[in-house]
Parts: sequence; structure tokens; C-alpha cells
Amino acid sequence: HLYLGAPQQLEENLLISQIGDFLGKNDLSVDSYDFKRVYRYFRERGEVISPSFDLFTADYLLSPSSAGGSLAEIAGRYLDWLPPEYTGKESEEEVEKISMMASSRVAAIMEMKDSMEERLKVEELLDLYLEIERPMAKILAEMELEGIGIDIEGFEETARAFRKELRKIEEKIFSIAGTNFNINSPAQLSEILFEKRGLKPLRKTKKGFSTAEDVLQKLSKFDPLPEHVLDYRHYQKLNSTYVEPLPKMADNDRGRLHTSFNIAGTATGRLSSSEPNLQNIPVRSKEGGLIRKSFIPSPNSVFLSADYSQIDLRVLAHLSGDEGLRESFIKGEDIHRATAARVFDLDEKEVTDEMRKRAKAVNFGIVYGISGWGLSKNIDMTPKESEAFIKKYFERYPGIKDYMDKTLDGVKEKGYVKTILGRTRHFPEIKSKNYVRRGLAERAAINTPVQGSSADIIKKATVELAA
DNA sequence: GGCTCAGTCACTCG
DNA sequence: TCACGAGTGACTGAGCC
Repeated sequence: HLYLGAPQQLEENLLISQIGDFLGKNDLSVDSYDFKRVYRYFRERGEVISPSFDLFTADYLLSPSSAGGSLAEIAGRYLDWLPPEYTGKESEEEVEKISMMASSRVAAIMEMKDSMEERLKVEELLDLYLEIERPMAKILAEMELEGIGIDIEGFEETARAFRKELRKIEEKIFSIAGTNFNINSPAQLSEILFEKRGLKPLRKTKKGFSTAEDVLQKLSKFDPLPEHVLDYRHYQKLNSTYVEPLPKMADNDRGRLHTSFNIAGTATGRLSSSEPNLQNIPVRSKEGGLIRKSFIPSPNSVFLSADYSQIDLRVLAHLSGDEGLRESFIKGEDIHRATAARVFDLDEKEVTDEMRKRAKAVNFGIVYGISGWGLSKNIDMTPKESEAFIKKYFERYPGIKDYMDKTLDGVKEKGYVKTILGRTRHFPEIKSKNYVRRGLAERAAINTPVQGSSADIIKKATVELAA
């Protein structure tokens, strides 16, 4: 506490080391609102603590769609009173006042613990909590603290190259357009494309005409400008999202990046990552590769990448029990090629690249809770053709169709779906009279057991790997 | 006039 | 009119001082 006349206070590191000693000697573990944060706090000061109850993680399993809230928000779901929220200005407040606040928050955690653990048990989430999610919190804390090394020089070099490229493309665009404008503004770009150059808008947004990637690609057949804009956007995106900000976010002492892994960041059981998001570092383009290259292992170390192949489709094969899909995986076939062969009634050798591409799109679509309209948007087909394509797919993979129907029946009856390890997600919108909302819920309900079970498996492997 | 904030659009990843 | 799940940056308009 920093206010004028604040009483003498204990030295922080001494206090933490004494608490650490006390917990260690008595073999005690800690109840907390957010164990990952508390663990990180102690770990930074040289103490290792163990979790007893992690309210944040427990709440996530009980209500994954609304989780991630503050202590008071969570308490709103379990208590008939609300603990106070910290504001970040606690050090300016009187010691007595803050100690009352802290006590009140501790009381809230203690009061929620028993009822939440009981609910985890009743809803058959306790094993998932004890064996997967709670251990994950500690692992993630360690990963966040460890961070990842980056080559700051490498980033700066890439930034120089990208800025130069951007200036070149910008010049081309302005010369073709005959005027300078803000390429990053969809409104200004629309004016140039659809008024000045008379191109035909293909789609509307809420505010005007769409200039999205697929639109610009189609327009590039009629005009040279859209392709340059796409080129510009590619470099601009990589530069402004990754190349320029990432080196600035490295810690001062070691030059490493420390993300936050958000335990309750998704409704399906996956993790999310933020500040910076290290789960969407570019990989698909050549320029993206330059960015990946600037992530570097520690001296005398290497990066080891261990990844499940086609985990979502593989999980779908398991959940549905579909013979054809299972067989393809058991035989270790190229899964998209195998799908193409089945759907187009061909030998695998006869499958063309275009057929494989379409089959791949259908496989993705299936996992996302396919619709003819959605598929047609992704591959060059009319919604009608897509419908026929999907129908054919279901004829060839009847187990998948069966599984999807049963999943929908189940969610309509019970209001929720479950993953392999019992992770649950509720879908109140499944009863909506609005068919857009209902459709969204239906597709998400089909996707969640697949995406969520994949998350279960990856987390289980992570816990076992860290043990 | 300058600032913050939220919504929109676009694009990155699995 | 929507593919499933995320997060971030730039722009823009609204509200505030």
C-alpha cells in the first residue's frame, strides 16, 4: 500500500517464501479463483504450489459458454450475494478496507467450492476436472512463464522488407487508380472499385459493398486493381499484426514472448491464446514462413512438433463408427483422396486434384455441420450442386449421416451435447423459432462433440507429456 | 478538437 | 445469408471532456 501514512508492511518476497514453506511443510494445496494466475505469481517468486480447488476451471466445465467471468460474475451463478471486484487501485486504498475485500472474496470461493464440486460430480465432470483441466492450469502457467524465443533482428529485417514491398504495391495501386486513397478503408476502396472503375459489386455488407478476399479474387478477372489490393492486404496484415508488434512485446530481460493461454476462451474445450495470440502465427504463405522462422529455440535446443493428423475427422470416424471412414484411417489412406474416390465412384488413382480439393471441402464441411449453401460458398458450385454432392456423400458414408441425425435428436431432446471425456455444452438456441439462430445452434451442436473431443485428446496428451 | 469505446470488416490460425 | 472454434488491427461513428 502506497497511500500517505500507510502502515509498515511485510516485505513481499519474504512473505511469499514463508507461505510457500508453510504450505510445503504441511503438504497443503490451495483453493483459488484462478489457479493459473496464483501459481504463476508464486512461481515467479520461487515457490511451487499445488491446486486444491480452481474455481475458474470448475466454472468453465459447468458452463463453458458463459465462463471466463470475474469472481463476482461467477458468484452471480452460485451465490445469493456478490463478492467485491478488485479495481487495480488497491495499493492506494486503506489496508483495512482491502483486507475486508480480500476476506470477502475468500469467503465467496469457500462458499462456492462445495456446491461446485458436487455439481461436477452429479454432471459427471469430476474426472475430467481432476485428471485433465486442473492439471492443465499448472502446465499452462509454466508455458506462459517460459515463453518462446524470438529473433528480434530477424523481425526487424522482415519489417524493413515488408514496408518496402508495401510502398511498391501502394504506388502501383495509386497509379492505376489515378488517385491516392486509404487502401485499408473498405469504404474508400469501394468507391474506387465500384464507382470510379465501374466494377460490379458481388456482395453487400451492412454498410456497403463487400471487398472481401473472395470478391476481389473474382473481380481480378476484369480489372488489374483487385489483385494488387489483395497483394497489399497480404503484406499489410502480416506486417501490422505480427512483424511490427511481436518484437515490441518481447520481455526486456530475455527477449521472449509470453502469451496468455485462456482456459475458458472457447465454448468447445479448446484453448485460446491472446496478447499475443500465438495460435495464429502465419504458416500458409511464403511470407508467413519468414515470420515462423523468427521463432527460435534456446541454445542447444530444437523445436519438436508433435501433432495429431486429421484429428477432427479421425474423431468423427470414432464417434460415428462409420465403417468406410474408419477403414480409410485404419489403412492410413490419404483421407481426402479416399473421400473423393468414394463420392465420385472412382479408383483412388483416377482422382484428380480438383476432385480431391472438393472432397476436402466436403470433409471440412461435414465437421462444421454442413449445409449446401455453406459448401457452395467455399467451392465453386451452386447451392443445388452442393446439395447433391452432400447427398452423395451421405449415401457413401451412411454412418456419418446416422450419427449427425442422432446428435441432433439428442440435443433437441436434452438441450446439450457431450464429448468423449464428458465435456458438456448447452444449446438453448436449438429451440429458437428464428431459423438462422436455430441453424447456427444445430451446426455448432454437430461440431462441438468433434472439436471438443479433439481438444480432450490433445489436453490428455499434454498432461501425460508434462507428467 | 481530441480522446476512448464499440461495432464492422477483413484476415490470421486450427 | 451461415459454414465450426478463436484473436487482432484498421477504420469509423458515437459519446464524452
